[in-house]
Amino acid sequence: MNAKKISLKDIASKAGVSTALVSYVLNGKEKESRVGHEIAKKIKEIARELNYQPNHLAKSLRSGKTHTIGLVIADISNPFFANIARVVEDEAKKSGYTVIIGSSDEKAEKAWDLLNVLINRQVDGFIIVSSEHSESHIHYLKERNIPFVLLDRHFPDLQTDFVATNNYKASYDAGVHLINGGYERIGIIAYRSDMYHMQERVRGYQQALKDHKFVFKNNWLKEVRFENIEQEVKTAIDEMTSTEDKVDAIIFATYGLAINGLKYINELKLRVPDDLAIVSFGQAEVFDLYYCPITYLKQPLELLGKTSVEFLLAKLKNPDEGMKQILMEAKLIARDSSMAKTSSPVT
Amino acid sequence: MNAKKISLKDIASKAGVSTALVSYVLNGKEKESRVGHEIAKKIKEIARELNYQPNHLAKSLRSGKTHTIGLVIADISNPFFANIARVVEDEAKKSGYTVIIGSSDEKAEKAWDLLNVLINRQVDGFIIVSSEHSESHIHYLKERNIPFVLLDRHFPDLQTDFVATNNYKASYDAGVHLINGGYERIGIIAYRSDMYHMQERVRGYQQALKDHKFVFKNNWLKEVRFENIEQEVKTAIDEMTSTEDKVDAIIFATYGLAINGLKYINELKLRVPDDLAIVSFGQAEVFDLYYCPITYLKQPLELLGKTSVEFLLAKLKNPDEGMKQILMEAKLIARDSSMAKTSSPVT
DNA sequence: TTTTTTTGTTTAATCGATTAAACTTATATT
DNA sequence: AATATAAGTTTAATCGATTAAACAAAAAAA
Repeated sequence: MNAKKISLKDIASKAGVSTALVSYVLNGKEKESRVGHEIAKKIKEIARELNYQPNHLAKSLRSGKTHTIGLVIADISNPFFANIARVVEDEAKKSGYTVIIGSSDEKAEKAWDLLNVLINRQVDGFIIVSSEHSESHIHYLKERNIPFVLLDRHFPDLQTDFVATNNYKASYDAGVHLINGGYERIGIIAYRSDMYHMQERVRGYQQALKDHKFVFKNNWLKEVRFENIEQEVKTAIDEMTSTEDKVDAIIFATYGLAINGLKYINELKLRVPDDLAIVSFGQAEVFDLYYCPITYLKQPLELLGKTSVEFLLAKLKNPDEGMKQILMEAKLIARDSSMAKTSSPVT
Repeated sequence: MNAKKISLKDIASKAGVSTALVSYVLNGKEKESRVGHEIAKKIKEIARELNYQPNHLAKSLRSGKTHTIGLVIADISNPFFANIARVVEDEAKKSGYTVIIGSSDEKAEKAWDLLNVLINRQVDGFIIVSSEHSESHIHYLKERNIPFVLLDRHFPDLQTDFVATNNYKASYDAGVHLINGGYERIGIIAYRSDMYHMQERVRGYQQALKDHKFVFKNNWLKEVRFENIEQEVKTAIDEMTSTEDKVDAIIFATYGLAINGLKYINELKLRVPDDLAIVSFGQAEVFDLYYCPITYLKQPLELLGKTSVEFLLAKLKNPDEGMKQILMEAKLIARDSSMAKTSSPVT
């Protein structure tokens, strides 16, 4: 009944040879180790017959390689990360790697715990979506010589491999797109964060205004705290839409901000895009299905995920591999939520 | 620079004792093994000093326990599964377990591959969202005595632990809700599948009609193939809305079906709920943000996930634990998409 | 025929942690 | 003083696979 695990030893004794031979044969080293032709065949047969499955733990203990990579993200229940995770999983599997995913909730402390759990589990390397204040983690990994690739976010002052989006450019494009559509009082809602990717999103937006001779008003930039997103997004929108400078367009710097913002905009019965035009980072079904489909900045998820795996595996194969950094372009997908004002010139 | 791994042996030699003592002390067995008080203290100190982290592989190889569980789902990029995964991850972590997630894409073959990869990685047990035609997997796990719990879906003819939703009841509720709202020609779009959970969703709907003396028309039940969902949902809706029996309400049996359906309904410029009322299984931001918020059957995600982990861990602790099966209730969240017809009695 | 080379196979150490059993001392009992 | 018990520590086997090194037997070269 209880078909227990088959080990090399079982095969060896059944074939009447030592475990060494079995190991050689089953690892395709019969040539180098000149195993007898007959006996090799027999071993293979028995292995198949008993449905032998090698014990990864033993293999890993010996080799020091687990063929496992740790993927640290903010939250697997966020569609952006869920999609990335899926790509990473598939890509890793192609090379025989298994992925262990952990959610940090954007908290450095959780991320640190995760990192340590996974290090103890002997993952071969990491793909990390960093959270704020986690520079020390990076230093630690470097010191310990643990291979890793930063994904989606990076620290400009740290020398690391990374695969990310050109957020400055994306945000700049969003700004220009709205300006070209005739919008004149464009605001942005971002997270209050020191993270570079967030700063870049704000900077791109501001540069777009500046390049088009728009005077940026402080009231147009709202930075909300992740921990209190729902309330603060509401306040932000209230403030942006109530003064005499009230905005006619908002850029949401993340998917989560957009969801909260749109809900509140619905509550306020503001019409998109007539009362308020919208452009958002992220991508999800909800942007398609909103009554007025939402213009968004589509990040190359697939490519981001694939490339990060590729970089990491290259590094695992050859630890002396040079540093690799890539910024990819997001694509602005124009929809009705940022439709050009009819009274304005369109480009 | 390259701070290499600290092992028991390193501590032992630094303390001038054997590894046995170190192991005893670090596992809190100094009492049973009557380790000297002095030496115990010294060992602990050195361990802390060197920041000793035990090697999980070695531990696992010896103990046969990896403290890892495999979570097999259809697709991590589907929000339903992503949310479940998050709950499972958090719950498992509380007990020191790590989760490895794999996506099967509803394909038995992929699920089988996954299962085997994870078995080779020596996971202690599985939480599985089954796909069609995977009964044999269940038999295999039982034969091999590998602990597992089925989540969200189960096979009524197989004796297994499971944690799932009462789909019959949920669907019945949806039907009754629409009937009470005055809808008279209610259709359902489901997957063409032998899976019990899907059958139950159809059955509940049909029973609701029957109990209210509605005559069920074949044209009101559409079963589409997962592989060709986009096209077939369109066809289904076309057929349901074009004949003389055309439906005035549709129940979508899954989130994915609803997304595709709503997109097409938008294309057709059908108004919800005036032209077509909607109730859907699943839950996601998009249901809130649709111009007419969608009535949905809210499954107790949190509880499903938690309970499945609980069941599995109980079984891991005590393999002779009796079989556990739970059906949980989904809750119908009524929104505008199924608003009662004004000309009809409301309940 | 003797020596060398080739071919085929086994032995044993290793990865790192655990733990039953063996082994010393020291202390208690008779 | 002789013996039993307790206290403290080490030895060595084990988990399963890998692989360098040792070994034995057969074939080739001298």
